[in-house]
Amino acid sequence: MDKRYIPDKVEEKIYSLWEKSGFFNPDNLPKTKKLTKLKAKSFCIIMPPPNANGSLHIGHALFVTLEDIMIRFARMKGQKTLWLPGADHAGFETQVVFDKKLEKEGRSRFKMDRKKLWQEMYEFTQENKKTMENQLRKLGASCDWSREKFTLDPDIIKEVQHTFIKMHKEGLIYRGLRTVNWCVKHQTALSGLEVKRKEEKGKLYYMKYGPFTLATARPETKFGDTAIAVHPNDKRYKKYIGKEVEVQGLLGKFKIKVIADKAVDPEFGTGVIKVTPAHDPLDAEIGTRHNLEVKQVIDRYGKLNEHAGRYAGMKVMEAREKVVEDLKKKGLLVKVDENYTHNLAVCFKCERTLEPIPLPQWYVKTKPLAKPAIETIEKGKIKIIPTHRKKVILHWLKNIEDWNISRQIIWGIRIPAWICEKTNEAKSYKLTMGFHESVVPQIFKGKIATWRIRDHGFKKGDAVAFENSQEEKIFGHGTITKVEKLTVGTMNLKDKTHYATYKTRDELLRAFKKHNPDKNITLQTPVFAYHYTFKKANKLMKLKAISSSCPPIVSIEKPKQCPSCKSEKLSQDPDVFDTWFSSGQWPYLTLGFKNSGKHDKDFKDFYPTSVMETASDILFFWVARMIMMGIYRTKKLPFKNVYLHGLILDKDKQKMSKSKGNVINPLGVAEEYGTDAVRMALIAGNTPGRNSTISEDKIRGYRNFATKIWNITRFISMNYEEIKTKPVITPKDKKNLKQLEATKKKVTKHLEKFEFHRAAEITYHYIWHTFADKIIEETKPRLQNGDKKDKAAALETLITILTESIKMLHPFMPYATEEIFQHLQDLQGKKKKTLLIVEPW
RNA sequence: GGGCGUUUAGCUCAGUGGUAGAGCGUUUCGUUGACAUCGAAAAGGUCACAGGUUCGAUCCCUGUAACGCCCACCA
Repeated sequence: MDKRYIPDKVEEKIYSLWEKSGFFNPDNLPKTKKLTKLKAKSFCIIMPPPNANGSLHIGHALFVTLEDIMIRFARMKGQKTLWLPGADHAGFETQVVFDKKLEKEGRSRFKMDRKKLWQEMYEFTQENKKTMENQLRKLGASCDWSREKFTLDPDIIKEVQHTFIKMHKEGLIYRGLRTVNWCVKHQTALSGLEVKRKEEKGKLYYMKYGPFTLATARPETKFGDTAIAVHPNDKRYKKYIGKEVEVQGLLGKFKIKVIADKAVDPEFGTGVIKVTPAHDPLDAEIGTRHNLEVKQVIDRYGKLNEHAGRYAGMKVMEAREKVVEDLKKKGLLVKVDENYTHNLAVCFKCERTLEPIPLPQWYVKTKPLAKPAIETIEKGKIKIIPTHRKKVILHWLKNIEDWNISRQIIWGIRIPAWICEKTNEAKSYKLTMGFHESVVPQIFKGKIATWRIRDHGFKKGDAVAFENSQEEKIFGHGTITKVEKLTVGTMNLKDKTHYATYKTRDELLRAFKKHNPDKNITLQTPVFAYHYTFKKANKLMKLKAISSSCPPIVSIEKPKQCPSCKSEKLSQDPDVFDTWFSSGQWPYLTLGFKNSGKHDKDFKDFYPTSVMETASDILFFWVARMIMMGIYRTKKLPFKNVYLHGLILDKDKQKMSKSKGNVINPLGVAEEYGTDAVRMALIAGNTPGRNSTISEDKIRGYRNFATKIWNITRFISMNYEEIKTKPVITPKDKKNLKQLEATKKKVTKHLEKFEFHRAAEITYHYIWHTFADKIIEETKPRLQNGDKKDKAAALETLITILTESIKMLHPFMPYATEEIFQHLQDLQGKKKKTLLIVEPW
């Protein structure tokens, strides 16, 4: 034996020994008699799948260690034990990582072909996944690789989509046009959980607004105001409630309604707010309550649109400055509060200000899903460790809001919904051209141009909808092919495009006058001739109906036609699911739950799973959703226990981050000090759910411990000889063995109660300060001077204690203990086994 | 604005209704025939503060303070 324990020589060899044994796979585990006595016959942990967009960090090392301890403990006890590994495609997170990569290469996803981008990202994640798997192996993870899952495996995708369809059928999914949290950089909407708050010093502008003065932080959104709101009990403004007031704005005078809403705080500002339902979450709510018009003035690139008049095209901040400047010029700006701090909603990834804009998105109605989850947690059917988190999760569930699951990225599971293209066409007709009903038949007959006194602003190539002005129905659509500017006097009456209507110029003049009574029409009046192509609509549609569009069709397969308008032109919704919509279903999907009802055997054997061990910061993102969706789909809880671990901080209690340069790479330190040492350093002194610190000093300390048990073994080996005589066990031996039993009991108790730090510390302390420092020291004289029988007794006691000690320690320090166990078996000439399934425990 | 957590040795943190614990660090001594990545020992704490319950409180209760975290629509 070497003088020291050298992890490098051992780890790879041992891991492959375990893998070859096949015992990571529960199907290969021996059926023990003990099993029948156990309360729970099986034990299962679904690994929180690491994101396949990088390599493992110290947090991963912590969860691997915690879960591996539980798994090894259960397996040694004789339970049918499964630890199912996986990887997460991590939708938006990976998209952000990949966007950065593209940026470095001078590329952008917005200029790439969807399929090609997807393929590249797929390869990127597969590469990362491979690296991560090897890293998990290095950390000693005794998981069943044969059952490994990826969130983009075809069967997973299918089942995720089935869940969406089922929820849709049952009214739990709806498509809503709402003000969403939009990230201008990433060009996607985010859910409420992905919104970060950042305190910012801004300005609060007080401006004249009709008879009021009101305060706003966003004057540039004023073009989207569709009401003024005050508190219903505010005496100052009571007389205005329900009335329309005239306001002098930057783009002229306009009239606006005053409403009363309790959301308005009379104490803040002047107690009056302008309501911009399109661009503020609170205003959107008020808008819904009062059925206000939603007027979008900011587009998805963060620029003002045509509703902003001369400010159109400006970016938000630019427009704000300009608007304030103009308000000042017009004397509409009362004052500016420069010391105004507020919590700005920013993108949790890029920290840029989020732009609330109205967009149609898919939502999950969460209240009906949360209800049974709340009941279950309240009844204590799920044990949450640490317990105080129970309150936190309950509070969140009780105040849950509907969940936007649409993401405008390509990396993820495509939403199985189809959009009627005809709808799209109609929608893209921002332009409509009205025709008197008497003219409509001529168009059907082939009339290919129209004369207009008014400049409609159409340009060549514009798509237009053709509307019957009297019926207000769209009867067709087409494209502008030519625009001519003429005058009434220069119009060619013989032009066949117009022949059927007017025979003389007088008749023409009269007709123009009739249709435009307020205008003074002469022969010199300009006339616009719009030439177009025409296609008849399949069905007459109200313009309103068109703009509200055919409802999307929810289906995995592409439907033959749109059930609303029978159009066969359908395209798939380009959006993908929020990653958590799929990972929220992870426990039952990985175990082979099937929509068809023909679940895999694993589902019967291992669901509900035993423990969900994960980071406490994804309690809402993941744990709460797994509980809701698990109950919804399987009618059972996805797991019986939730164990939440905290963050790993550096020795100065700082969060580890690449920019601070204080990151401890778990694989790096494992390389240097051995995996076992890193594992112990992560576990000892780490109470459930609390942040803990790690330093190289600490790891070094446990490396020393590995050396210690190694040298205990070496000492015993050096003194070993085959025991031939019947040993005479002394009372001291008996006492020592009793103490060992007591220690084992304590350790077991702590492991069962998820108190891993206690179990680890007790084991550590027993081995070093009781076994090595006391028992071995006391035994030394007996080994050297004692008679044969006494020596045999001493030796046997030592071997027993060592064997039991390494069993106890195995879940924590699997490599060194296994290596020692193998060595001990060699020494005693025993048949080789592995500690993985050694009994009893 | 709500909620939660923490406060124990120089540092990092355990822990318990009955005289305070570990690791690291410090000091002294020992050991080179298991291990110097070692052993033996020592110093070091009004258990944040103020009340209360109790025979007894670091622990249970109430309040205060500091620090940290989470949630929340104050324009």
